[in-house]
Amino acid sequence: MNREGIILAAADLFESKGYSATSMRDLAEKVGLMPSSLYSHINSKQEILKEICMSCADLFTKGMEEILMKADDPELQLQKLIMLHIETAYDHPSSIAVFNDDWRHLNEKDLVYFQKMRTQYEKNFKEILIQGKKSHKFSFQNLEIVFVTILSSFKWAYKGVDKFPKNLVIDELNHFILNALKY
Amino acid sequence: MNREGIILAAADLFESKGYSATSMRDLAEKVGLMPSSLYSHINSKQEILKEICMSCADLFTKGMEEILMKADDPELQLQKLIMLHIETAYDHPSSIAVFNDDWRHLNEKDLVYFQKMRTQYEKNFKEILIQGKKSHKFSFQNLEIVFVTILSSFKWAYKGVDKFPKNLVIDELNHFILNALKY
DNA sequence: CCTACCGATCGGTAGG
DNA sequence: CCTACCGATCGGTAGG
Repeated sequence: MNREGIILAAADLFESKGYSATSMRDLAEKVGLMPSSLYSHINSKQEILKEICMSCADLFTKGMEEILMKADDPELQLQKLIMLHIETAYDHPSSIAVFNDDWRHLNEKDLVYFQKMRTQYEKNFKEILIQGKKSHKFSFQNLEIVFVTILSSFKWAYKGVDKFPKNLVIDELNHFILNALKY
Repeated sequence: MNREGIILAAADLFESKGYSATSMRDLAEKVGLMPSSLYSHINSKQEILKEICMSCADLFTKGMEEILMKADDPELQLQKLIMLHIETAYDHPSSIAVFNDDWRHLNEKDLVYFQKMRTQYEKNFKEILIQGKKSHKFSFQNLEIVFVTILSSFKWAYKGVDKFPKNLVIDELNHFILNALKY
């Protein structure tokens, strides 16, 4: 058993029981070690949570950077954002579940950094919506409401892994959201 | 301090720290009692969670029944569902937060009942989408995906209480979702 | 509603 | 990676 396997097993447990309700003894049992042996691989329960949340935050941050690098129009950029969210959820469903629901259990220092990354991501996302409105590609009244609605509508995606083909979800969401923003 | 006040205080704490990370000592401090005194009003921590989750489930179930009683067309029914979700979130934001995120910590028996209610609610919701598609009011490919996307898009609403006027949210969501389903 | 207390479980350490 | 163990905290009870 290695560090990577322990963190993946932890993400599985955190997804199904939540961070706080998962004990290090649960995790030890799942990976076939004595509880104390976990600490040869990781320093604390907190550290596992941090690693899961930060690796997801990185994926979104890097995905956003790639999207912003090309000078596409806002419609194509939004399509790429939808793809980013669905593909990330399908590639790492348990980690995304933890990233969605358990980030608030990060310790104070990590929480500040996490929220800084998220704020930057959201700023970039909203800017795309603003550009789409300016160029009359998107229509909406309140930017903040439309933004949180779109983000919220992605959050179930990790649950779809065993139910819906990835491309079907991407197609349906592309149709749904681009239509929602149409004039 | 009465039972009702204790449950509302618990909902507040569960919203901000989660059910598992909230201790009965946290709750006692918040309502100004010794921890053991809570048990004059409630029987267990589980019971509080059950009361919060079930009262929300009731609100949605009863709201759905009222909507189905009138023979409106699917478009108006969907508008009323949007209103039901936003108004319920605005009337009981903490309870809805717990209902959204902590229902999985219900004990086994309550969980079965809870999921039965939810399944029935979802069946009714999906039937409205199906009728809308049949009568060519709504357009979509995959019912399940569009359904979970719409439901998911409501889940942030309780966070909007101190940010957006209720009617603004309802209007924006009506526009967004009805547009998303247009031909 | 309080004082006093219980057994169970928690995250984590010492030492090999 | 294990055995043995720690202090802290958990939900909850007894008795008044």
